[in-house]
Amino acid sequence: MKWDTLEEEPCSLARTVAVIGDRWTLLILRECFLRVRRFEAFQSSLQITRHLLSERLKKLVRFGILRRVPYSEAPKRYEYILTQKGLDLYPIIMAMVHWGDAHMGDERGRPLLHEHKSCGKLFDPVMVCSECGEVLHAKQVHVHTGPGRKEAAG
Amino acid sequence: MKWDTLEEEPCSLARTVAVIGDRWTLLILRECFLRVRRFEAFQSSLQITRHLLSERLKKLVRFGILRRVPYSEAPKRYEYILTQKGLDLYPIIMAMVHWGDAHMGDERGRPLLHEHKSCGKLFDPVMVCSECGEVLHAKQVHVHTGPGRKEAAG
DNA sequence: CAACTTAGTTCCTTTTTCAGACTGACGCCT
DNA sequence: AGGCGTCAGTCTGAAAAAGGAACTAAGTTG
Repeated sequence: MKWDTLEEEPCSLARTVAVIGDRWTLLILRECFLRVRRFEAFQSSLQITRHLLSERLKKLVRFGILRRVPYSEAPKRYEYILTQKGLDLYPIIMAMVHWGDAHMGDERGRPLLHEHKSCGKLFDPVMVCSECGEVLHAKQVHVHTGPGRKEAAG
Repeated sequence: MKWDTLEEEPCSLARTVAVIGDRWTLLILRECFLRVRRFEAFQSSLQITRHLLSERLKKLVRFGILRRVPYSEAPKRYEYILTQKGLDLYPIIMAMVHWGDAHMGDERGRPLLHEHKSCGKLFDPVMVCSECGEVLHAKQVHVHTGPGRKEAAG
């Protein structure tokens, strides 16, 4: 398996992994959802090398997850804003945060708490079936080969 | 930021990323959820180098996501089975698959279709609020500093 | 006994990442 | 006008990780 063709694999997970499947990208996205937008802000809060940050931001822009928007003309300066495609990554990020809360916590409790503005309560994200609304469990799901893959290779 | 201390960061996303935040690990987990259990099976379906596969499996066992279970005594052979902690990664994997379906698809349609055994229908995973059951959107969530972090650093 | 299977390990090359200095365009102060 | 600071990067050489392929080990099959 080659990393540069991963996004063409007949597997939606592989395609997603091709875009956001590395440590820095996921941490950069965390910052995006915490409303960080500028190069220096990402760099100082993540302590990522400037080189890698530059690379990763370019990649996220290339894939349409971030938009590079000028916020100053005089010295040309840009900030990075989540597109709708980027905002749609929210369930992934929240699922990861939730798993970390549940399984990687320490005695001090959660680092962050999430409040749902609609209902005003602190919540956990729950994944449900779009059809019946029940909570999803791996064992309750059966996988079928879809049209995007000729052969059933798993 | 150092990778070997990432799991101690006061951030649940960083802790999760420390465990599953690389390409191979995510692809290995995909195979696990497709009921792949054995070294050779992972290796041949992923085309990962044996060295890396060995490393990643050890790491997943170390973090309690997989269990290494003997399935043959005579030549000692082991298979790798998801623990409950591992099964709990399902929402992350499904969220990634769903995003790939929605945003990285091609003209041929989805590679895989998922059927919910409980209701018998093909479904998409949806993330909802544990308290009110509404679909979650990034903009409807307010983040508070929790007890696991002294300072509000984002 | 030779060939095959399974689950790794070892060795060497190539690619990525890291840490930090450097660039360039401007803005502000005196 | 000169010097300092800010922002958004680029460049460079060293260190770490990944890739590729052969090798080991224990047992099974023909």
